[in-house]
Amino acid sequence: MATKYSRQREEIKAYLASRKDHPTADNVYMAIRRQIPNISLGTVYRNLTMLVDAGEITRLRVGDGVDHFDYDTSPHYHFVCTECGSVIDLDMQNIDSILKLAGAGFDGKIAGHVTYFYGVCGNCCKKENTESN
Amino acid sequence: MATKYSRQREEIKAYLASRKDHPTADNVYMAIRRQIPNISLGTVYRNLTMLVDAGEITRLRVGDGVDHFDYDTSPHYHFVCTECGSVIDLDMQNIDSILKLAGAGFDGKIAGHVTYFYGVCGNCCKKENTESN
DNA sequence: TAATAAAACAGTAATCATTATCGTTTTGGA
DNA sequence: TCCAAAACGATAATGATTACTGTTTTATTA
Repeated sequence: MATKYSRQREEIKAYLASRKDHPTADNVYMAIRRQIPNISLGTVYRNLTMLVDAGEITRLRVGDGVDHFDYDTSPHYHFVCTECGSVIDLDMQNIDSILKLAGAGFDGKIAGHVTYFYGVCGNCCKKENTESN
Repeated sequence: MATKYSRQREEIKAYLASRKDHPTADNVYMAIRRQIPNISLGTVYRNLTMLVDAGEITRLRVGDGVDHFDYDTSPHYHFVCTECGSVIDLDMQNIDSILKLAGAGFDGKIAGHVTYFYGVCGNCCKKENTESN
């Protein structure tokens, strides 16, 4: 039952805490291998899932087929660039008011919502302007 | 280049048109096999992707790791039951106004948003009440 | 109607992210 | 120090999806 210390898990947490892009399991694996060269990818997945279950990190699914992880568990929204795939935090007020809209005339219980935005990020916008033919 | 007729694709379209739950590729495969017993799963995937690219159907990603498909391409929102996994259409006004909120103070171009709701559907609510200990 | 090239097919192999298994190592309390 | 539980590394398995390949279908043209 009790969770025991693991250096691997601490490194994973520290790495996620240091990033505000939203790394995938493979990103984490590649990064942690600099500190712990023989860490296993399975260990990364297991610890990421443990941390999600413990509420210490959040799992992000933004439709690109790969899970991203976020050390910031406070409710906030994300933007996904359709050009480069980067996932960026948005500074935006919460819109839980849409739960009421969604629940009107629905016969189940609505507990929450998932929202993310997509488009072209600032960097990719710049590139497009520079690459003018 | 030109798209040629295929009975398989027509059956897939007709099946999707007949459903308002949101079938997965495997759901479609199982259903079409009643009409075309030796249809290949690859054919189902290939045609679903063609139809999505042609704008005739929509691909839905609701975080359960499986793509769902929707014959209704008009903008609308979905509810996902955390108990039974069913995906249900919501009759809810559009909330594209949130794009303005998201774009304020963001240096890229926001093109759209993905939103879905989760909770317990009407059927599962009923079951929970019936299964009282 | 026959010839033909492009498109689509069925069957199967490959890919990719993720999870499960298993024998070994680490942790932490007695 | 002893020991059971937890975690590990390595690897196999899974499940959804895509890619490949030789065959069949479609649709155009002679």
